[in-house]
Amino acid sequence: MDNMQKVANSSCNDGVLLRMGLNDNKAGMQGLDKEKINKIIMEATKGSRFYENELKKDQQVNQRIEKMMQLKEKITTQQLLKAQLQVDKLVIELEQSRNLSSTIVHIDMDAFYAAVEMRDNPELKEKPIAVGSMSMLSTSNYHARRFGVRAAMPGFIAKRLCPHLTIVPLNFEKYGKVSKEVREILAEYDPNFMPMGLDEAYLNITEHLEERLNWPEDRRKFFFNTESTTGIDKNDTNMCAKFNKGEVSSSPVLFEDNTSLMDDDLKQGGLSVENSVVFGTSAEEVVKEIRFRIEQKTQLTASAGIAPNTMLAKMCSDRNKPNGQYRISPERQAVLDFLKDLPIRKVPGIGKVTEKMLKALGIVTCSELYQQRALLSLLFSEISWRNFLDISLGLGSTHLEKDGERKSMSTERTFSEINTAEDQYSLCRELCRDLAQELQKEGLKGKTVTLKLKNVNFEVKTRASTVLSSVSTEEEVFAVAKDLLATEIDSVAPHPLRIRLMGVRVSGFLTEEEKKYQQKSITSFLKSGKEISFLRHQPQKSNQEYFTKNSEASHRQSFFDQKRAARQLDSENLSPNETRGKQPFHDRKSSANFVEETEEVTDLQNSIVCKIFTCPVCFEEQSSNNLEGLNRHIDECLNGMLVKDTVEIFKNDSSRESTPNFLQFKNEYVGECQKNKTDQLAGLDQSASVSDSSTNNSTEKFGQIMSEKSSRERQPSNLSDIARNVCIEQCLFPRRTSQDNEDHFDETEHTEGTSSSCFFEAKEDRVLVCPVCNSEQKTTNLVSFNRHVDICLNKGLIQELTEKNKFLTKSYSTENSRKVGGLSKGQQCTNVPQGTKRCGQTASQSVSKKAKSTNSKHTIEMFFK
DNA sequence: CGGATCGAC
DNA sequence: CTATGTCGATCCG
Repeated sequence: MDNMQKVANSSCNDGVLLRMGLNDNKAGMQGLDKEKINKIIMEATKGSRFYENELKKDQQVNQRIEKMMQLKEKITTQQLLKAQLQVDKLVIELEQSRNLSSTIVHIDMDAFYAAVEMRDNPELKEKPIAVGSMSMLSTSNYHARRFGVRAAMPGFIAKRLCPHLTIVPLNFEKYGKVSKEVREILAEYDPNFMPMGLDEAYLNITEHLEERLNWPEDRRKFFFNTESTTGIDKNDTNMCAKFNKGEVSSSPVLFEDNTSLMDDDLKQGGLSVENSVVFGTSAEEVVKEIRFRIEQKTQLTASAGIAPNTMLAKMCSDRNKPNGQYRISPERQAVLDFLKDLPIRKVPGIGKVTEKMLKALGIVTCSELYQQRALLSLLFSEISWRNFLDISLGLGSTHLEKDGERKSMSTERTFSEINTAEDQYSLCRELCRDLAQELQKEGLKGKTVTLKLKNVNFEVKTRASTVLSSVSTEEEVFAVAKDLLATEIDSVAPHPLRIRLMGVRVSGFLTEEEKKYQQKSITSFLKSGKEISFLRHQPQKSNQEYFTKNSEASHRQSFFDQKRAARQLDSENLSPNETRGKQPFHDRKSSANFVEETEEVTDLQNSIVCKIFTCPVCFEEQSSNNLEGLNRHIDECLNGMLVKDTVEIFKNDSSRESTPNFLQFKNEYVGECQKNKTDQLAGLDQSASVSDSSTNNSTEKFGQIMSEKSSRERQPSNLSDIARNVCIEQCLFPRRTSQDNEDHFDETEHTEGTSSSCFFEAKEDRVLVCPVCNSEQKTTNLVSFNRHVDICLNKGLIQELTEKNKFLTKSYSTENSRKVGGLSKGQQCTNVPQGTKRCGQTASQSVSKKAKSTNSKHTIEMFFK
């Protein structure tokens, strides 16, 4: 809001409490002076758990400062000189890169929530009010501020400061509406303006200024809102003149000293003709115009800052609030003058703690920040001291980059003490439910779940867990969160966990980049697999029929669009590591367009009728003009040898990538089967697979896998599926090193797949061999077989899986890092496999946990591993 | 990566 | 009685 929370105790050395008071009391007639305010706050606070915790936090900051001071003592003049040289070298660079050509505006609505409430309820005008609740205030009007009532202050304390204070409950819907009205105006000056919350925004009006030069006057002319019921008297013929003198404001009386710039602004700027105002073409005039229009439209006032970059603009808007504006002219000296005596606390990004630390070094103003640049470079991290340097030079972003994708989503709740595990779990579930709902609204899935707890002593703890596949539903999130909660409950047992807040957060979403890849790969595999998936949805008809039907359907765009859309929804959980590793194979595939794909289908039909096929299992040519015959052969191949063989391969070749791939696939697959338990009974599975018999083309095969996977998402699965996938896995990942993965990206390597095709038919009863323990499992039921495999996996091979995972991920990381010049020795790659590096936990624990909770339908993603 | 902390609204 | 909720960034281990 408007810096109300910035109640720095700049004059106090150690005041935990004074921080909560204010230091700019204007000592109005009805107000309280600083001393009184602090005394009242102290009385209300002392001895509370909250206060004790504040003391503790303060101690911690003091310790940090002490540590820093010790570090400082050890610095030699030699080191300092060297640092000075280095930093100054950078200063020269920075100075050269200084860009004063942009005009950035920061708009800040004055006491926004309070102002809205006053506008809508005239009774509140003239009264001290605050918006919020007895436990927390969001903002207060300027009347209330004189009593020390501020944002981020609990209402009950505010009441003691100002017994007449009216506390209005929050009404975000209303604020949102008003905010939208304001934004409509702002968009006219910069369509790409950047809102920061409901009451603030940055604008880049550089372009607008240029265009505006050529604007005729009537385009810069605005009328007073004569319909306004408040503020402006529509019968006042002198209204315009008054406005220009700053005597009229349509906004409710917010402030006593509602003065300054608007007077001068409009006197000098707006040329009044009857009931209209004409604004000039300068930046200041533009901003006056914006503020005028905001006021006319919403009856609310705004403050504004104009400067060459966002940081300065923000500080400018603070300068003459409320209802004022300030501009730093685009000259280096003007910038430095502005900063000279500016307290660092006014700088966005410098908060309570940083202020205190810098103060310990004798730094209070920005110019002091500059003077101590060498010392700072030795005491703070590179990021920090460079930021300090930017600040002290008045450098900041000169353009408004729209904020990227969200990185996390969370929900938390404060309540009166809850100390029974039962209540805590149900609360946790409730939070997960709410969060899941929000996640699904935005179609997000994340891999990291964080539980936040605040105990009754206000101590905050967070516990996070990263799982291999993304989660988004209530059950998925809760599955992770409840374990975290259980650990915390156990950790204090036999005492109850006494908490006053619980929160759940999900993070680790796919990045924009990864999403794009994902989109492409999904689209591509859908294209390559669409025939098949179509077939699978009509299992009761003959294959020939399906082909015919399919080729017709190929031309019905909408059908596939629908399918594709549905599938993309189902497949949004591709994990980044996997996508990154395998994507390149897809890129090539995705280059095929729709028409080409359709032609392929036609070829396919022809070939089925009159060509000789090579069985993808035994690699022998099969002359059969009859699909069923071919399928029978292949099925026999699969059942006869392949299952067992591949099991052997996997078992003996456990150091290859194929092993974990397979294992992971198994895990996922088991979950899938369990999910589709009911569908299992369906019996026959009319599945199809296109196989390339002549080349070992990974791309083609990968596409096939994907289509298989895709199909499985909806269809009952059976042994053929497993066997086939085992087979294809083997083709996909044979003898492939990570080096290969990196180098297979170029387009030329790709050769189109042939049109061979084969169909598999499922059979019912059979003996299955567990690929893990290699023992025969007599079962007619795939689900129980899978359960066995799952248990085996969890028991025995977790470690192996983890190791392999590490290896694979590493190769992706190096692939990535190569583009940016590689990782330096100490640097950890950011793509460390999740679950392999848990604090205190063994890797096997975390993976096993994951494996067990894998009821996920995220089958696709496993193939990327 | 996981946890704590800072800072902003 | 009664001290928020949500998000991104950074630092440290």
